[in-house]
Amino acid sequence: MSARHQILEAATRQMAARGADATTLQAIADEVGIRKPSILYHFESKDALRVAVLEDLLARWGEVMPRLFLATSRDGVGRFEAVMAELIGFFTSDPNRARLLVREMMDRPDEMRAYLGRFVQPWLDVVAGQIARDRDAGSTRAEVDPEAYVLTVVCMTLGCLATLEDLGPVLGPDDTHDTPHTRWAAEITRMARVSLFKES
Amino acid sequence: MSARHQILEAATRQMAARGADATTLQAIADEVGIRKPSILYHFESKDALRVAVLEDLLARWGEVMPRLFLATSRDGVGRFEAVMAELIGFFTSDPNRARLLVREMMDRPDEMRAYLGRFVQPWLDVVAGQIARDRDAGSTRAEVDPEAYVLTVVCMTLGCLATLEDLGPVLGPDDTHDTPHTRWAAEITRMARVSLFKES
DNA sequence: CCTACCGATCGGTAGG
DNA sequence: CCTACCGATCGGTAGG
Repeated sequence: MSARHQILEAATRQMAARGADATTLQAIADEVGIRKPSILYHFESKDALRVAVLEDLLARWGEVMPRLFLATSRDGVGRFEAVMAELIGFFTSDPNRARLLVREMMDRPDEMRAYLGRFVQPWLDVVAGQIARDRDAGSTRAEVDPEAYVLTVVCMTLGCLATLEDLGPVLGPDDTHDTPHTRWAAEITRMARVSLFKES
Repeated sequence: MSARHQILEAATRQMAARGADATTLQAIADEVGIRKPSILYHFESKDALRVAVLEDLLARWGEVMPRLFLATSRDGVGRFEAVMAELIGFFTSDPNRARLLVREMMDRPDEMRAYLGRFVQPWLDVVAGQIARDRDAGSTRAEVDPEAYVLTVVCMTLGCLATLEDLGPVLGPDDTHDTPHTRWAAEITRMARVSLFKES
């Protein structure tokens, strides 16, 4: 594995865990097993490294989006379940992803707004547009605010996976689910589903 | 206003905005109009100041909880609306509150777990217990996982208000609501309500 | 990719 | 509540 890639991986983990500002080049160098200035041979500056980490994450999100579009061919409920599974799967496959995005949204809102405009806005428009059509056709609830709904669901997923990760033990014992993770996923999906569709 | 209080107020605002670790004593001193070492006359250390900020916030949450208990005297839907209004009101009355809590949950999960156990767990148990009774009595949905539901709703509220604050402009134009704030609040409340109660 | 080093800034202390 | 100052650590540079 290339040194550049090792640096990127270590930086991703540490920046997600402690935040980009609190992550030091020294700590990344220690993890990779090189000296601090060597990082700046691969990346122009610490900020350039942070941007690389962020764009790497958003690029993977860009890979997932096409799969979400494909799901458009199914019926309403099937499409919903596919999109939700994809959304939750993306963030549970690496818990650091949610934390990193939440941190960056709070630390650099202007920069993140620009990124979200490029990577998330198009997808948001498609999904919200579909919901609006379904709503006008009568298959989803009339009171739904499509844009606010989609953003709330994304935000709910992000927020829960970023913080409730370490908050799982607060939950009482549970027999039905294997991990706190699947228990959250089940409840989030249920809430999103029920609040979108009319009662069958 | 006492100097101590001025320091606490400035620290709260800055720690919520940039995070406790990224907030410097110098910046707080500048805002208050004193010299940096003078802060350490009022607070033993930077960490003691951070703890004071956090406990101040949680104490205010402790003031709100009794009002939530009082709401228990109403019927199901009335009680729900009262609790949701209180929850959202608490965090929208000062947007920094949500950001501060989310940051601390990510930065110091162990410490926050202890605080949540003291301040939020009792309230969680009461609300989840009431939902479980309502569910067994047939007035709320059978599929609801009371504990996961309550935590998800709190987390959804926190996450949305902490990050979507700066994300409001991503939403398209809207005629019904005055501010993006009320639009989020309306959609969050709707999702929480619909996913809890059976269809009337 | 390394050693050696820089100015800036951090939280905190001494002493008044 | 101040001035003066400390050791540690930060991101980054020079030069090889």
